[in-house]
Amino acid sequence: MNYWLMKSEPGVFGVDDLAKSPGKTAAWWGVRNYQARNFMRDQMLVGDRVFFYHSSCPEPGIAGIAKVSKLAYPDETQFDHKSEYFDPKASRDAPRWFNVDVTLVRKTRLLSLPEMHKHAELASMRVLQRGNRLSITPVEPHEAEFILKLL
DNA sequence: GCCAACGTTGGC
DNA sequence: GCCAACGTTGGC
Repeated sequence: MNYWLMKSEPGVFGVDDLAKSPGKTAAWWGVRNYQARNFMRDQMLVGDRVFFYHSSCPEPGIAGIAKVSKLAYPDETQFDHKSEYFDPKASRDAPRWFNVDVTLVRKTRLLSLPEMHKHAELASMRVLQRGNRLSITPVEPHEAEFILKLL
């Protein structure tokens, strides 16, 4: 089982939105970065644990735990002319963007970004590196276990 | 609103 | 294939 950190803007889709989704499950659509796509398409397995991270908001940090509940499949929004995520270079025969489904395990207290920075055990996490922008990053097992103890 | 970081685009 | 310009992310 792998651990991941996935960023979302709570103003767009936060942990509360996942909690309200049917079956507490939603597609992680809208990823338009190849590295993040490849993690979903090539490495994520059903049962993988996900730290749900709130970004671009007043209090960035981890706000919940989710799990991968469906293997990657084509992101519907790439085919939707009306979507801001529409991609004219993508087709049904040759989809370019993929998403997994995630299911909420539980909401947690907010483990804020400043708090994460205080723990040396988490210092190597990609999300804590200066200039980091990648919206999906792997989390090392020892980091994940440490985070789980804090939540 | 600022700005660092870095991915993408497009001219050559 | 190089690289400058541009756009986006995201913390502060």
